Amino acid sequence: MTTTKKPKHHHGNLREALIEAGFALMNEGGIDALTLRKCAARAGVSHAAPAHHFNGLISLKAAIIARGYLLFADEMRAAMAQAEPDPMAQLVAICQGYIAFARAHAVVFKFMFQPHDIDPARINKPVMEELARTSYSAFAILEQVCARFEPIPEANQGVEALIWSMVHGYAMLFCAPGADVPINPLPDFERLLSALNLAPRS
Amino acid sequence: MTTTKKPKHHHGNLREALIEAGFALMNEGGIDALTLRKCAARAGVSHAAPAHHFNGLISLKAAIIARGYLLFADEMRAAMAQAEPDPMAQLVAICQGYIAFARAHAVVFKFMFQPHDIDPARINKPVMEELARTSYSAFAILEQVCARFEPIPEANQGVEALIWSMVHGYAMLFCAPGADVPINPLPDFERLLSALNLAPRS
DNA sequence: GCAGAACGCTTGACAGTGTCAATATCCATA
DNA sequence: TATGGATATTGACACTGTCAAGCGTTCTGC
Repeated sequence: MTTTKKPKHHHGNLREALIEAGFALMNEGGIDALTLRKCAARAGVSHAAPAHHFNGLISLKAAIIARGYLLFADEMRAAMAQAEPDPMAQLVAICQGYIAFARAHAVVFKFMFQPHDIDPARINKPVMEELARTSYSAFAILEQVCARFEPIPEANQGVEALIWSMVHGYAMLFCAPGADVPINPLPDFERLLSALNLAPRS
Repeated sequence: MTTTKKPKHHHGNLREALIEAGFALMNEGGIDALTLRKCAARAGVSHAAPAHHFNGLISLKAAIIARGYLLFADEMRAAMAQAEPDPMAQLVAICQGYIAFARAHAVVFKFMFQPHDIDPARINKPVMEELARTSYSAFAILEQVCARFEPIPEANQGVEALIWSMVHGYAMLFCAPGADVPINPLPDFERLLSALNLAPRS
């Protein structure tokens, strides 16, 4: 925070501060804890200040989701960088990154895949574009690794859909804190993956 | 509605009417459209009436989720009843039921698997019990069918986790209206299932 | 038949929410 | 230095969940 000099007008980087505050609020207190007024208070501005950066709460939510996709992609890339370069190791790595993100930011993670009443027409264009860009960027990581495997014969080039469904379902169902999973013991995701008999492309 | 005789006090079945109203409101206008006051209005009672049936909004939400699990199980059972009795056909059937429910009640479906700040201590005990009962009942259907397959060698008895992850992820990612899926064409779930090479138990 | 308790619902109030309009302040540029 | 645009504040409004108090209905025991 650079509010050392002037404690009055002009926060300096309010937009960023609001996203960060909203992200934190959500992960701390659940979805309903995200409030424009609380974000504003946490950033040290008045309750109506956010309106100059996001046209409505829904717009701030969209920006938070975009931020989520950014961290999401980071997590997957970081896991890839530490893994062996062969296709299977890379695939396992991004799935572990996927799951790690779900565990670390469970509330935001689930919120990202909610049916938000996000009407593109009612949201700041920059926010909407950032959302489209970051979400696709995250998906592209998955897509890239899946392309290194032979397509599934029965469903041509269905590897992405298969892997994505599996890892997403696993993360959603079993990696949210407080989810009392009725399956015990829960197998590691890597073991489930091995049931697929995926073949690296020649 | 049985309000033909007495248009005044005593709704008769307000609890049920509130759940139904909430369910409808949610599916029509998204999650934020669910409001205690709107539910009350739709049921034709005053704004504070719901408090006598649910101790707080969160309790009504829990009841709606429980109702969701009920319909969810119904959908799966209905699909099973129409399918051949062999394990694979039954498995395909429940997955189709799973996906059909997700399509029909997308908002409620996703809400069911959200991290709700449902503190069991703050919710009516009957509601909490109904929630536990209905959710397990839905899972049991899946469990039963999965038990008819040979366990996955690498992850002992991981069939449930595998199937559940896959179908849940598929439903979440690809079956919500308005989800612009980056995978095109999207393979049928049945085809993805065939990539698993599951073996019916001998 | 009929008091009185138990239940179901209403009314009224309160703090908290998102959003808008009007105003004040800062900053850059001319 | 003056002008204007971006940024933030104040105040107001309707709407929300929740609570307390009270009223109307229905049921129970006698």
